[in-house]
Formats: sequence, structure tokens, C-alpha cells
Amino acid sequence: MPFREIIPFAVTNSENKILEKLNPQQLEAVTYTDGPLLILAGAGSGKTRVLTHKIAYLHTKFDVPLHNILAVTFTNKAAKEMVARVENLVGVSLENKQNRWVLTFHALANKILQRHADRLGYDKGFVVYDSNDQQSLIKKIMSDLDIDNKNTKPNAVLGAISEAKNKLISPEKYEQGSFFREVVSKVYVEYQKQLVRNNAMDFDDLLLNLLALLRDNEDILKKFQQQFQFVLVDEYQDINLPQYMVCYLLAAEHKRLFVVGDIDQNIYSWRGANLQNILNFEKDFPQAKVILLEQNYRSTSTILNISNQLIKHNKVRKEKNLWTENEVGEKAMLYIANNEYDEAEHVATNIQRLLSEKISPKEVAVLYRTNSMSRVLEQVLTQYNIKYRVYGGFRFYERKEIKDILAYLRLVQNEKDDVALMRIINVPSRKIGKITLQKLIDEAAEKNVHIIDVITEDSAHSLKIFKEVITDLTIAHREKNLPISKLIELIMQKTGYKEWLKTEDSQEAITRLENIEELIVATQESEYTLEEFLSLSALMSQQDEDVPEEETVTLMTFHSAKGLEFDFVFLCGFEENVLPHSQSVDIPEELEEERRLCYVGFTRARKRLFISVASHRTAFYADSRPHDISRFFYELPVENHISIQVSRKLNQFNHIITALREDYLPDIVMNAKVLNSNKNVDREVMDDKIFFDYCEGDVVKSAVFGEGVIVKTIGQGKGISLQIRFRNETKLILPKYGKLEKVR
DNA sequence: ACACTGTGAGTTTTT
DNA sequence: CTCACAGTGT
Repeated sequence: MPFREIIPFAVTNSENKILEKLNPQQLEAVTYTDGPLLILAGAGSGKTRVLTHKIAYLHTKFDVPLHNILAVTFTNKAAKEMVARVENLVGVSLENKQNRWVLTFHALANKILQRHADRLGYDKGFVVYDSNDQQSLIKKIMSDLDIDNKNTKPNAVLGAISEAKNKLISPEKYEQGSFFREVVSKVYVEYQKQLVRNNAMDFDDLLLNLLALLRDNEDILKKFQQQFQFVLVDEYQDINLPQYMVCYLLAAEHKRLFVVGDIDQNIYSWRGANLQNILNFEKDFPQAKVILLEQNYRSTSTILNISNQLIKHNKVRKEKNLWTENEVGEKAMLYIANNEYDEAEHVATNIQRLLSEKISPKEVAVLYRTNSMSRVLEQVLTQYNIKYRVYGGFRFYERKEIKDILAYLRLVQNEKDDVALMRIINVPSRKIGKITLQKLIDEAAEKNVHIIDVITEDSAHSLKIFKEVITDLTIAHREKNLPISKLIELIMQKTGYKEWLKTEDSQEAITRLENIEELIVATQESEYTLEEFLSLSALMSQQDEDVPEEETVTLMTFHSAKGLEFDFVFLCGFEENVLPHSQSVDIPEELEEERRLCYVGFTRARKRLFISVASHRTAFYADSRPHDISRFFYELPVENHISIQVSRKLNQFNHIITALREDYLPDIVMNAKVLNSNKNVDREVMDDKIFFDYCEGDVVKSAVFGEGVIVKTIGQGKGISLQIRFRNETKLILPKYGKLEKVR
């Protein structure tokens, strides 16, 4: 029976508040309750709004208790925001975490499993292993199995195992077929065994175990199916197979599964997110209703047109037509820089200009494809005195000292946690070296017990002391029921960690102490049990940390920008082999993902887009290499949408300019000094190759061939060609085409 | 046990 | 180039 017929209510005032200001499609999406619903929500079309209003609507109109509504997101940040917005709408606090079911997939799994893990053979207080813990366990296993970790890298093995897990392939069913897969297969079996032995789950296990729990325990499944009368899922395009199955199972009873997603914003398929789940929604749920949210409230029509044109080139998608009533706004700017420093200076000067126009730095974001690109930007922004914050770098909970303290806490809570023990048995130094530890590991493996168990009366003094400390802490925790902050202080004291850092007396040690102090303060306010705190800290990322609201510009990767929006967005490195990334250009599916990534970048901007290209870029070890403009450029509407500007440091024979000028000449604004290059040549232009006085015997450096000596010069000025002897070969080079630097 | 040196590898990363 | 780690030397 359709849900709305069960409990008809009159329209109330609060309901009005919830439903007003929604457009017709949003209204339909919010009020539809009859069955499975797929909401295809374009960028900036009010997807979070629909989700939160839907929860509020169900609660207010039908009196559905909030704990009967499950809302799943991918990030803590999204969950947090959703909670805040629902609270605001219904005027009720969702404070009670027991009854709050607006959370991430992993938090959902953790919450259910902490209650029922015994059904799967785990103890109650299992711990969650983060990627660092995973890595150390894999390394330990590979060393146990005598696998050479030079040729087979632990990280690659871990990746393969995770991939298998996401495809629901168990260790037993893992197909071998190659040397690498053989290794993975062996490690996988052992890895899984040891996780269970350590009473630990990795991120993938959380989902797999939740799935197993629901699949194999009718009573538990029924209980949650009945509890969750409504299941809402955010970012459905990013869902993987286990997540999909969890949703399917939980919603099987009431069939009220409401999912929101945007195929064009799937950028995590390399982590197991599978577009098929959203593409097949209507097949999986034949009675499903589909609603398209196509009105964009975020960006200018210029930005939207550019984005739409780009994403049209993808084959794997569902056609939609994102439109807006917003104004046309300013044209996007495409800046062609000489190199990455030039690019960064362009970014910095433009930010400076924006800030001088009283624009808040919080409304400015600088996006790039790879983290390594942030270095030059940071350097130049610092020079320009522009305050910035790099989003996504190190997580607080990933700092060494924090992980050490957490490892102690974990050991106190679960002495089976061998990975935690291995981490801190010699931190601070107790003169327990690799050899000693390896002996313990081997002995434990032999007797099939945990490392701590093989430390006995007969063990070395240092080992006994260590075990004693852990036992003391455990007793203190169990019997005195200490709050976590007090327990951390006790750990600092008893383990000598505090003493160790204090005697070190370096700036680094001081920072570490401060970080631990911060952790103590943070835990003072929480009422979590140790168990809850530990799983929570593993499921936390830096995006969730409460960073004091500062007036700074934001730097981040395209990936981390998803879900955010800014008035002004700078997209750096709009180049072949950067965006699309070199490792994606040959694979059609990955190329489409790169295009989606670019689309995500574009659609972050509300008011104006600044795109930049560096005609030369230094990557890692290599010399500065010529880069071509991204193929995506040729997919954009340039006329009326993009104004192209060229750095004064470039000459008109630059490879990018030559490639572009026929088509785009009218749009290109070359710097006057370059166009009038014969007069008034300034230093920057002098530095550039075509005005160079080349002589025989000069040593020059080519980006492609390295250093060489000029053997012969032919011609003069711009048209000069040079015969150059490089290390292994002699080449005829026309300096106007390739980058050539004078060495001496 | 620890410090030093040489080698190799280096997209993206919601949890 | 720069970081991480394995291997060597004291």
C-alpha cells in the first residue's frame, strides 16, 4: 500500500516551511514516498536540500521517528551537514547518537557490527584498521611468508586485495593465473586470517562484514529492515558493490529506497565505485521512479555552458540538460603561462586583485590534479603574502605521535591487536630491536597466540617492563573507569612518552607534545567510551576536523573539491598528461573519468573560472618539458565564453600558440611587449629564446636532449638554426620551436 | 641498536 | 628532486 495513504495528515505550518522554496522537481522528489526513487541531480541543483527536506518532511508530515530513517553519505562532513540542516528544519536535536542514523556507510557498518560482531566470530570491541595499519600488517605477512617486497610491493598487494574485496571475491576464490596474483592470493588468505585473529577489521571488511551479517542472520536483517522504513543514499554514483548490496538488503522490506546521484560526478571508480549501480537502478527496481533535477542554482550561465559542453563528450552518462536562471556573468579566463611558476604568479596576482576588490579569501579556491602541484603554488602565494590552507594534506589522526597514543589505547582496549603492539613496543625506545621483535612474532605465530602472550616471566627485562606497563594501564582503564583524556595522560606518564619528548627538546618534539595536548583536550569534551572513540578516530578524516574559520584561500586537488563551491575557482595545469592525467590518456573509461573530474572542477565555481595552462612544466626528476593544452580545451565553447590571455614570457612561436592561433587568434590577447618585441625589450623577454645571441661554442641546455655545445649557427634572429652537439648525437635545432637555455 | 648511505619510485584517496 | 626504506657499518 502506498505509504502516504496509511497516515494522511493535514498540511501544517512546519510542513509549509519545509516545502516552500522548492522547485516542482525538488518538491516531487521530497514528497514522493510510494517506492524506490532515483534522483538524478546535476551539479548545484540542490541535492542536499532535497535529502534534508525529505527527512524533515517524513518526520513532520507522517510523524516518522527519526531513527526510522536511514540516511547514508560517503563523508563525515556530508553526514554532519545533513544532521545540522535537518535539525534546523524540524527544530529537534538529533543529539542522541544512539538514535541517529544519518551517517556514513562505514559508520553505519561500525555501529551495527559493534553490536553484533559476535555472530561473525569477532569479539565485541573489535578495532578498525586504517590504511597505515593495513600496510604494516601486509608487510609483516609478506616478511613472514618470505616474499620479496622489492619486486612485489606491499602497496600493490594491498590494492589488489582491496579490489578483490570490493568485488566480493573471497581469499579462497581469488584466481591466481600470474606470479603477482599468486602472491596476492597467498597474502590475502593470511591477511584475512590475521585480521580476525587481531580482532580487527579494515575499511573494506566493515562493509563486507555488515553484508555477511545481514545476509546470514535473518533475525538481524528483519530487525533493521523493519526499523529503517526509509533508506536515503547520497552520492549514489560512487557506490560500490558491497554498499549497493547493503542498501538493497536494508530496503528490501519497505522498498522505500531514495537515492540521489550524478553520473557526471563519478570520480572514484578507481576505488571501486561502480557506475553500473546507478545506471541499472531502474532495472534493479522496475517500479522505480526517476526525477531529474536540472536547474542549477550555483553558477553563472557562462560557467554552466562551458561545463555542459565539456561533459557532453562523455559516452557513459544519462543525458540531462542543466540550466540556470542565473546571470551570464564574466567570461572564463584561459591563461597560457610559460611554466608552472609563471602560472602560479598569474594565480597569485589575480587573487591579489580579487582580494583588493574586497572579496573574501574564503570564496577563492585553487584546484590542481596532483598534490605535488601544490608546492610551487604555495611557494608563490607565500611570496605574495596570500594566506592559504592546503585542504587534504595530513590528517591529524595520521600524525606519528597521535598514532602512537592511539596504538597504546588500542592495546589497552584489545590486547590482541598485534599491529598496535608492533608499532609501539619500542616507542619510546626500550632497546627492543628488530631481531627481538621478530623472535616474538615468530614464536607467537608458532604457538598461534598473540605477541603479548609470548612475553613471560622468562623474557628479557625490557619486555617484561613493557608488558607490565600495558597491564597496569589496562587495569587502570577497567577498574577505575578513567575518562579517555585521563587515560592518555596516564599513558604519557607510564610509558615514558612524555619524558622522551621533553628530553628531546627540539621544535619537532614540542609540536608533538602540543598535538597530544590537543588530543587530550579534544577527548575531554567527548563522552565516548574508549571503544567508540577508537572506531570513530579510525573513521575520521581531516576534512572532519574543526578547523578554526580562518580567512584563507583554499588549495586542493580536484578530487577533494567535490561537494564544495566557491565564487572564484582557479584550475591549474589544464594540460595534456596532467588533466587528463598521463596514466589515463590511453584508457577510454579513464579518460571519461578525467573529463568528469574536469567537470567537477568547473562546476565548483559560482562566479568566475580561471583556467591556466603551463606551456612547460617540471615533473619530478625530469627537466622542464613542453606541455600541450588539454584535449578538453577543444571541447569547450570558446566564443563568448572564454577569453584567452597569453603570458608576456611566451613568444608567438610557442607550441601552444602555434597550435591555437589559427582557430582562436581573435581571442588571444598577446602582451603588447611581445607583439612590439623589436622595441623596448625587457629582461623577461630577453630571457626568452628567440632574442638570444647564440654563438658557436656556447653551452646550451635543451629540455629534450640535455646539455650540448653549439657547433655552428645558421641564419640570424628569430629564424636562427643551430647545430648542437649533445652527449650522444648532433642535432639541428631551431630555438624558436624548442626550449633552449643558455648555460654559459 | 642506531646512524648513515644508496637506491628506487613517485595519480587521484570520501572511509 | 624528494621521500621512504633496505642494507651496511659501527
